[in-house]
Amino acid sequence: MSVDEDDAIESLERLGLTSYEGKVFIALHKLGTGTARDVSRVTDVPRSQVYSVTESLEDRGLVEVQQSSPIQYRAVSIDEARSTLRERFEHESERAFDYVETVRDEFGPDQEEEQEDIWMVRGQDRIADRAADLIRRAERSVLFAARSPELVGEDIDTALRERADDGLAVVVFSEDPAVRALYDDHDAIRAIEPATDHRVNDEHTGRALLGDDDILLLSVLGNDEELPGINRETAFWSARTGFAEVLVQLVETTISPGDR
Amino acid sequence: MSVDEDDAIESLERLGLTSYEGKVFIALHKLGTGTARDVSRVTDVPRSQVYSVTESLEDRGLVEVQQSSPIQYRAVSIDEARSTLRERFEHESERAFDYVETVRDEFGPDQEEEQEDIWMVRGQDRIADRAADLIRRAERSVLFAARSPELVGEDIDTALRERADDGLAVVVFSEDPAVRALYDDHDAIRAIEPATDHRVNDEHTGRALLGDDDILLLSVLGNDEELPGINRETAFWSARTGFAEVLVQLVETTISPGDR
DNA sequence: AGTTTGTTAGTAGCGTCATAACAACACCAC
DNA sequence: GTGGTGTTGTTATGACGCTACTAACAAACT
Repeated sequence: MSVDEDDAIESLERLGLTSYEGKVFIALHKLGTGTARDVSRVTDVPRSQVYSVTESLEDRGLVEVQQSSPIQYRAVSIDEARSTLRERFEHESERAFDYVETVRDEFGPDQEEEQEDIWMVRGQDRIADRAADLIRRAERSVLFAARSPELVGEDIDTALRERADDGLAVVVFSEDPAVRALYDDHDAIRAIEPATDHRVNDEHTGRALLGDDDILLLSVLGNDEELPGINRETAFWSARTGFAEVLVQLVETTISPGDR
Repeated sequence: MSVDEDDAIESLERLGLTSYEGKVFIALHKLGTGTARDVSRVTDVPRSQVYSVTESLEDRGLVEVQQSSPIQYRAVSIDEARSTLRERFEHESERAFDYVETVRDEFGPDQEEEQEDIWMVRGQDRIADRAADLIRRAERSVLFAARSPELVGEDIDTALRERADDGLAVVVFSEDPAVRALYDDHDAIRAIEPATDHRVNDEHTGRALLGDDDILLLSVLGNDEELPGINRETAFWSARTGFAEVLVQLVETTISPGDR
């Protein structure tokens, strides 16, 4: 069994199947149709277990059965399987989150109520999501700094362009000409190189976001040497708080966006 | 804990969370932000377990942490949570099904190769999906019979209309005027009432589908009396096989679509 | 007669649930 | 500043349920 097959089985497990169910499903796609014995021959699933495993897959609409002697099984098409699992996923999502919305509305604090808090976020994708969200919440101005184009990403890029189109003052700040070049085509986004005497000599700095005068996110990159190729990024953020106001002022004096 | 909350927790479990994780996630939406103690007070999750449970939720991007004393937690927004879980779902789907496509192409039988087989399908939705798929595979004619509008459904309805628009001969056959009325607005779909002497006096008959002269699906409804309100439907189908040819001829002589 | 099929039973291992213990810390009254 | 009390965060442990895996066997098939 190849590494790819192990990965596929692991993914099917995360989609709600057991290991045996995943193996049987894949085997039936290899076979087209097959008996329990056929399936156990191309997997390490014991023949005696194939019967109940395929019944379970049939219950979930992933396998069809021919009551012949011996019983023949076939997996539904890949598109049908994707669709079936997606429908189940959407159904469970709706059931769960509709309820969560209900309790949030009933018990949760007011939407406008923002606490004097600083929050941690970990992981590059989540930080990008949070940054894009904060960019969208800004009302007057956005300043975004990143040390490389990878740290801009599509979500942030889209959010910056939308806010610029909405009339906000948007500035992108980077030492890297490739980052600045991303915005050559956009009249309303200023892409600025920091003055040399204002650079923070810290290779772990990731991204910085300032919105209005009281929205802020700052991230740092993990130590690449511990896990080469894995740059665990951690950020903190705060919005509409006294902390954010103070920190925005502090950061602004440090990175000083191109007033020269 | 209400039945709704139990359902929501069960759904979150099906989305990959443990029971404790679901309870904590919901609790944090009730609270807005909270400590381990706050969470254990509004759930039955023991306080000592909240720390590792929230760490696990944070790893999955569903909770954010404020390293204060005591530690404060907040759940990400409902939209973020939906999105995060959906992205994970799509990622796992892609990883699994890309591999399945690979092995199907490499090992699976030729697409054109159809075996002399009859297959079982259970459940109303799956039968509807299969019927719609078979309708789409027909090339010259489609005949569809159902005893009530509920047994037509949106997927089948759409498929019938598309095939009629594609130029196939499409006939809908039903004793129920409400079913026939569905197609009053469509010039190319003939909706016909069976002759009285040709009716099958069988209250368990569900749906019948004939495509060309070698595609067939027949379903029966379960016994409503055993589980009131639950009409477990079972169908068999066959396509491009000798079985299908024979069965199509047999059914056609039985239901005889209005040649008189 | 030998092999295969389908069903059932049983055990081991693992992950989750739930309880318990405890050192360290925070808070408060004096 | 100190002592008492409560809280916090961590760690350990056992019970339980589910899945993986093996084994046995009657019936059916070849």
